[in-house]
Amino acid sequence: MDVALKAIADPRRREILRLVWSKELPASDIASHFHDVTRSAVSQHLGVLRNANLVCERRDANRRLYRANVEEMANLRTFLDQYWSGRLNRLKSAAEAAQRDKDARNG
Amino acid sequence: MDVALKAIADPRRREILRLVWSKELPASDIASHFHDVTRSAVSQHLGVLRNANLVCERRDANRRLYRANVEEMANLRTFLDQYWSGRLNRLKSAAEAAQRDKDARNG
DNA sequence: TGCTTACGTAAGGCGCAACTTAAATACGAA
DNA sequence: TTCGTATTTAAGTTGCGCCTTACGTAAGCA
Repeated sequence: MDVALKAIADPRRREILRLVWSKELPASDIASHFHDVTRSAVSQHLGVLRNANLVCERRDANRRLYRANVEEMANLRTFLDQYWSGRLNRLKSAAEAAQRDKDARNG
Repeated sequence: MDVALKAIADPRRREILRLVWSKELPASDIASHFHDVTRSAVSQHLGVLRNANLVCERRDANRRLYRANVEEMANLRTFLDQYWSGRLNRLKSAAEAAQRDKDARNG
């Protein structure tokens, strides 16, 4: 999950995700959308997104077609929703507060 | 918004946010929660979070009390929800597709 | 005034992440 | 096979982020 968060922390990668959100695109089309960076750089960004499971890759002859993995994006959203304010978090906070109190008494 | 995303991309800062989510804490308490890093490092993380408007700071004599800015966190969540699948995005995508088609015809 | 506590800030080290160019790989076509 | 296209991968540079140590600042107290 950390990998996914670091992936979307980069504006270039967010733009790529937006490009392939609703339609499949070959790497060349994605790359040609950025005029200030080489194809190689875009390819490496795609590698990061692929590694974070945020995009799917499909081969078509010469080309590689990319598409956003909407399901994984949804997982990321629910994680963000629940990390801070979910039930698990409240339990964990209480446990850690107790641990800190204990440490403070014994330290 | 980019600042906020980069801020929560770091696991240490996410942990800090979780610590001050439901209760106000002085910087020293936050720092003492991390045993593998100095107070200075934690202070710098707090600076990043403050700069991203993800935490509020309140002074009490000697100390500085921190608390998560839940409202800004909610803004971040809605941004994440709408960035990829919102109406603005659909319009922007259509415009860019048209531009690419135009470029393809003229190039 | 001095001392202590609780912080932030400055300066520098170090690793990683993003980029470039150049080379390698994969595929289709001649 | 040879060539051209599409793309990744390798190698190297550079800048930025996280860290530490050292110093500065603000507040309370003797």
